[in-house]
Amino acid sequence: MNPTLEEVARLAGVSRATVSRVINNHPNVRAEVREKVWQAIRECGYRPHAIARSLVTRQTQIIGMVIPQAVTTLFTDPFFPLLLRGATETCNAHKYQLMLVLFDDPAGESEMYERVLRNGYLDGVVVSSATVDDPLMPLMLRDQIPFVTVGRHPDRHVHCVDADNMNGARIAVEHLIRLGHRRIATIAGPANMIAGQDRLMGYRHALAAHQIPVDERLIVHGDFTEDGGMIAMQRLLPYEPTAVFVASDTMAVGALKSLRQAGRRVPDDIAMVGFDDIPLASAIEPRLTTVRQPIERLGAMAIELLISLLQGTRPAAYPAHRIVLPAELIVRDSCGALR
Amino acid sequence: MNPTLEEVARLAGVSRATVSRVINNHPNVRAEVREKVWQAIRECGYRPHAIARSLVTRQTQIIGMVIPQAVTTLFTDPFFPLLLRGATETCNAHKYQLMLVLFDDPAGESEMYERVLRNGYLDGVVVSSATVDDPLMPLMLRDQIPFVTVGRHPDRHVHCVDADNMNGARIAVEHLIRLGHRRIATIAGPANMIAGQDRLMGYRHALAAHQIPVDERLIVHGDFTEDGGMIAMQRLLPYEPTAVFVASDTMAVGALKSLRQAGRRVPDDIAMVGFDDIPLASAIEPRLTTVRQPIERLGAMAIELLISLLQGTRPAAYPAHRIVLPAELIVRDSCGALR
DNA sequence: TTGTAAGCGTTATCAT
DNA sequence: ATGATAACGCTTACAA
Repeated sequence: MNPTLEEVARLAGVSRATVSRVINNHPNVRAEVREKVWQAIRECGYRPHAIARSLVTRQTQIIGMVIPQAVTTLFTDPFFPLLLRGATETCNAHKYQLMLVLFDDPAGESEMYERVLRNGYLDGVVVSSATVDDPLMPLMLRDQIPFVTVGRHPDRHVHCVDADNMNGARIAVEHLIRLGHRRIATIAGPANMIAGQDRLMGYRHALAAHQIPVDERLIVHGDFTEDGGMIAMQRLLPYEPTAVFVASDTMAVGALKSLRQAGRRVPDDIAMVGFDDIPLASAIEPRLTTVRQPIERLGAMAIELLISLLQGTRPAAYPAHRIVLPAELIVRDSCGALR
Repeated sequence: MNPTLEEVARLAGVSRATVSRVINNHPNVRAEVREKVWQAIRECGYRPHAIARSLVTRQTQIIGMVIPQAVTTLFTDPFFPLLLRGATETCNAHKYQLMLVLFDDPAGESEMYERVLRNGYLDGVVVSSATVDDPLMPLMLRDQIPFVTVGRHPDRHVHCVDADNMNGARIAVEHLIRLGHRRIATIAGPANMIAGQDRLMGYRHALAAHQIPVDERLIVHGDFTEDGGMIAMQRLLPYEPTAVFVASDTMAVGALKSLRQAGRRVPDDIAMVGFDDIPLASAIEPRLTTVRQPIERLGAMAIELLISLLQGTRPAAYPAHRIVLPAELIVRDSCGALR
């Protein structure tokens, strides 16, 4: 059995309350007594019991990292690990802990919600990669669970941090325009994911800004997987684009395969720009020009925002806080700019 | 304020104890009363407060996933996310939660240990990718924190699950031998990582089994990074191996670059086999023959073992439990077998 | 089968 | 500045 406050108190010849004050750095303790107590603490190897403490303070210093669709795709690209790294580093800095909440099974989501998110163990929650229609957000709003989403959310009550997907996409497409392309296709993301919508909007904005009419046949939706990219590219080929903006590198890899099968060379016959800058992007042939989002910083900012909300540092504003971090174009071989 | 047992009791017209019994499925409650209580629970939306419960049961249903050196390398290859997926899935199945404990800073390790691992929040711990000399293990043994390591550990008190690194490496090297190679070099892992040691041992065993004398100049240590692989390969080239077994795919990618610079073709001039089967392995040119370890199952098994230890399902054996999962050779282009 | 009451290890509100 | 003492919400003997 671990020693308790009571035992430290006995050892130091003071009351439990005094020991508690020493532990929590309350000012009203005589220096002499304080030292005596610390001595006793060291002597018996006392450690405060976080559970007992939490029961009375109603705080656990634990933040949940919720990832609703813990699907395969998430685990092959580096989004997830990088986000986690940014998040944990920030947690460490603030002496918070991170609890991982992955929903493998959408059916079990409500059970999980009740059991994990509403059980008092979490001070707050960061939700990542949720779809627009994810049922989690309304529930958390209803139950007043403090949370921040990674990836913006349409509900104006929802605090969020996000990469500037729209401008990232716009920059990518404008890069292609600047290289002389006019028939620019896009393989967009799923329509129910905001990131997909935003990148598509960036594509449209870029064309509009340069008075290039949008040919809807040049817009095909993929599902952010490699296979999805392959299929989408095949559907695009008949319309003979000279360039294509692919809304994720993983899909771009698939698209590249389709093009190779069709005997089209990249970037000579068709130029390509991806999105995400996964490690593969710089390893494949041709090296992929792409848009990099500051994933690690997104994780860090989400935690930072949540903690400031929890501690009341930041007012719980309405409309909610929305932090947008810039995305950056990484020029490599697939766009043809380096020739 | 969330409703408590007391309120449910009042609503149902029974005592707090009876409500508790209903919640915990104790048999000795009249069916009629049980129904009445459930009704009250639904009515007021009661949820048990996990913290309060933990304070008395001394169990939190939380498992810590500790990764001591959360270095960059860990976040680029898929080991970490796959391990996490296996672990969380198993946790979900057993209604446990996973808390992520990443040590970015080795100096803060002891503070972290005291604050996080010894504060009562964790029922047990899974430690992954620790080095042989990691100070964590002795501490946890001393404090009797139940734990399982991913990757075997020399201390016979330590429960662990591991891929069969030695046999995986042996199979890889024997594959090269079978293809006719005799001058087989190896780029080994760091000497303080057991996985590195084991893979090197597998290399030696394979040569020994085929009466091929070991040329120590053909053994070079890398640090599991791409740059490390590049440098190691450069040092190996003067000794003119006809094949090389690289103890990690990431290093293999680096080695491949060195070979390309030196004008050697793979597999024609020199055959190569890697280890890990990262996604890049099948995407680069030439596609890498490699050894795949069942990472996701390792994560799952670690949790499974830990939980069985926690629940006393499995006796806390001495020597400790050691689970070894087989590794598998994935034959692609870099070894030359498919020509 | 059900209720009463004593904790679990803290923090926090009072007195002193 | 320090010490009793009452919560916090739950489980669990022990009694009835």
